[in-house]
Amino acid sequence: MNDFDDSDAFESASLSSRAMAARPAPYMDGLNPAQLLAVNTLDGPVLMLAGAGTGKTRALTARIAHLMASGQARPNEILAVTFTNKAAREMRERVGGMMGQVAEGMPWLGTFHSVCVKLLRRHAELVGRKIPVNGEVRDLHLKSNFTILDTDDQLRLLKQLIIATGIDEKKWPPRMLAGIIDHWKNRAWTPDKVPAHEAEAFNGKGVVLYREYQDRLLTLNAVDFGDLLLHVIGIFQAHDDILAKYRAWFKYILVDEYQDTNVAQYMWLRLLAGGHRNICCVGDDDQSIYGWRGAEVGNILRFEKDFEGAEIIRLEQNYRSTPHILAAASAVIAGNQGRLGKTLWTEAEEGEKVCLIGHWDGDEEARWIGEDAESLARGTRGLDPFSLDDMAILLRASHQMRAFEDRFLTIGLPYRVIGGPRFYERLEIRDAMAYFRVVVSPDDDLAFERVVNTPKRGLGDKAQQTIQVMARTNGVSLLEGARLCVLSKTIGGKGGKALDELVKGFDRWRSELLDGRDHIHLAEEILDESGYTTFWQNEKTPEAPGRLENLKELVKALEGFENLQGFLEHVSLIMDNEQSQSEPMITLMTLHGAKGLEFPVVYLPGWEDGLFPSQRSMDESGVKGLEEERRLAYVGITRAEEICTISFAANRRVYGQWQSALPSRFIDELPAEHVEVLTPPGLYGGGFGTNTMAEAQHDAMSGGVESDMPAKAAKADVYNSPGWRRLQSNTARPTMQPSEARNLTIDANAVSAFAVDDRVFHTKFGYGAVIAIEGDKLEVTFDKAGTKKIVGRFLMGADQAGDVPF
DNA sequence: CAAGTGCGAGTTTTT
DNA sequence: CTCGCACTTG
Repeated sequence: MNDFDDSDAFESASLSSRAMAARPAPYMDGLNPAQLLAVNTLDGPVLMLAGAGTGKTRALTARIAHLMASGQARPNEILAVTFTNKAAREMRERVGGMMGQVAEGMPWLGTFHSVCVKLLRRHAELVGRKIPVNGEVRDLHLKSNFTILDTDDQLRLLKQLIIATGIDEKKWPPRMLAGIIDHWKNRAWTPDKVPAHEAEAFNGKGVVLYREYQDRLLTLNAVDFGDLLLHVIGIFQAHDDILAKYRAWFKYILVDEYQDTNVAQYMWLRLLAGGHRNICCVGDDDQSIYGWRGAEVGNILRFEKDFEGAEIIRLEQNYRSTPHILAAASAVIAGNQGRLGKTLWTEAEEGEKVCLIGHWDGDEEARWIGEDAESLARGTRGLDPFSLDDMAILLRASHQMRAFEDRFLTIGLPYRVIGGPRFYERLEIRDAMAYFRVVVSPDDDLAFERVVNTPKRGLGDKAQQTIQVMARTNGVSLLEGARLCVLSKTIGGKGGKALDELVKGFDRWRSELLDGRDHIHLAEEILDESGYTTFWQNEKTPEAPGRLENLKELVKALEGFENLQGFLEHVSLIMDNEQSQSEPMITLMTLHGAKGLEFPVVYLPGWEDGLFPSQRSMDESGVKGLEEERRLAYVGITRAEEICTISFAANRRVYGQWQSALPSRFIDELPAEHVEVLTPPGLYGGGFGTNTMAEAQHDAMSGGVESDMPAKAAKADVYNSPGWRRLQSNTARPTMQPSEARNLTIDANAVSAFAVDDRVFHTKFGYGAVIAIEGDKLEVTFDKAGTKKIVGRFLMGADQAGDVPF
């Protein structure tokens, strides 16, 4: 290790910091007392408990500014880690805004992973193992130009290993193994540290495969995401001198979203902060929603014990939401045990209460939200118009998006989906990148494997196996193996010719790369000459044009980089891309994706037990799972600045089957005085008969409808809960616009309204005619679905149904 | 080797 | 229902 990032700006930085220190610091302007304390408490461990919307980024950036301006640390002596690139970018920008160019040199501000890559590139040689290869034992080490595998490569690699082990890969899919290994790496367990009771995972072969996988990565000079942390921790633990140097170098450590750290990240931080203990962690235990990914809420709950004498600073003044919204969020999160506890307050004006509305089914819910958003955009309800950009629909699961997309497409409401398949994860992008990878690193077997027969070159399994064998017996890369196959005519005919051309192509591109040819033209050349562009041009599927577009964008993205290597490095770490926006659009995304964002108008649909809270979370993690779901609810509500609308549907199509559901238990936890109930009487029973909505639903929805929902116990729970009773007695207010009311599905009085021969409509069975009435049940002959017995409440008049523009 | 059929599974997601 | 995968057939 020679130098750390040298800071050319050091002299001027120190001068200007002295100049700044003399003046009242502008970055302190407008900070509240708690924030000021967080900014001024520079030394020793600090835990900043920052509730949602309490200006934590502001405090964090001011703290960085202060560290530099007061001369406590140079920009390159501050280690600041975040979880996402977006957060890192934002912090960098904001510090820059406060400090001017002085902040430029903050080389150690980044995600855990990007910081680790930097460290690992410096010390890669220290990662090594003696591995038996072809009978001889080789002492292999990671080289500093290692590649970072993406999930795809990882899975293909694991699959090969699983098959080689002779395990049935159907029963034991690579995905599962990847999950297990990931889980272990999250806990900083190397193969020898996996505890015995877990080692037997994956059909007893878990650890064995883990070790093989690690060895294979080493021979490929590659690492996966988990390794970035794992290897750095290993280096720190094995080399006191190196650790000591970094401890001395990073004078101050800042960590954002501390509640999301996993064990490995936690260990990493403890190692680095172990000397001076100048560590400031910012987080909110109530917003810990990544437990399923290895995050340990325990890290934040334990902070005081881990760092004795830690100063705990609570940021509780909320600058984002109205009191009603805040109260609703606080009431919900209060249901969780073992919180560190915070009391959010605000000076904001009261504003609108949180809206709560129930719907007949998911389509109806989407319809209502679409119309409500449109009316808010027009400026009805006596409010100023909101831009669609200011509105978001936050969902528990991405499959919920479909209903909204369908609906918005029909009514022409512009929307944007955040968090779908990302640009760099798309098939065509990965293929193109694989070509680049082979050109940059001819040893990248995984990349070669990916493109050898893409586009189709007549090189199927058999040919590829031949190449594999050739490569292995000669101890060379696949590319070289392929060359040997061509030269020795082991692969002949059409395939051989194609392979010959491919190998020659790679040679040509590589020599151009080494000649320093302009990388943008080189990239275009690679895509054209390899036939990849032509392949998509000839493809007649509807998505082909879009894929070509994406390839063009990929080439365009290269402009921002010096060379292909730099680009590949960037992409392996930064998988996001910001799409430029044109017209105002409403945003659709998952609750997870919404963390850290805020919107004036927020819709929270799908609050049904089983969906949210998710049944699976509760089944798999019990109370812990439920609490994490509750935090998700908290995150959702606190995204809203002015208007927050929660909704649920009585029926939803799940895997093509209709299922009924109960309102989410979280709805019962909402405080009545801060909630406006828009649900019309009738949707959920007009009172407490023995025949609850859910039961009736089961009767009505005949035809093998199975419910996922918790059975009787949960049902009784909900219906006896105070919250539920309150909702029932709280009659709908008549403030709804006629246009909104029209969309409220069923009419409470519908039951008595029908007579024999009436035309009726049912969401599942369609139109039909009433042929008999027995008590509350009607016999209906449907035009398409035959004769069924249906509880009258679940039918609407055919004329009424036709009234709905659909 | 490529196109077609059948089967099973199906949260949340960043790096 | 709908997608992706694996296996079968030309």
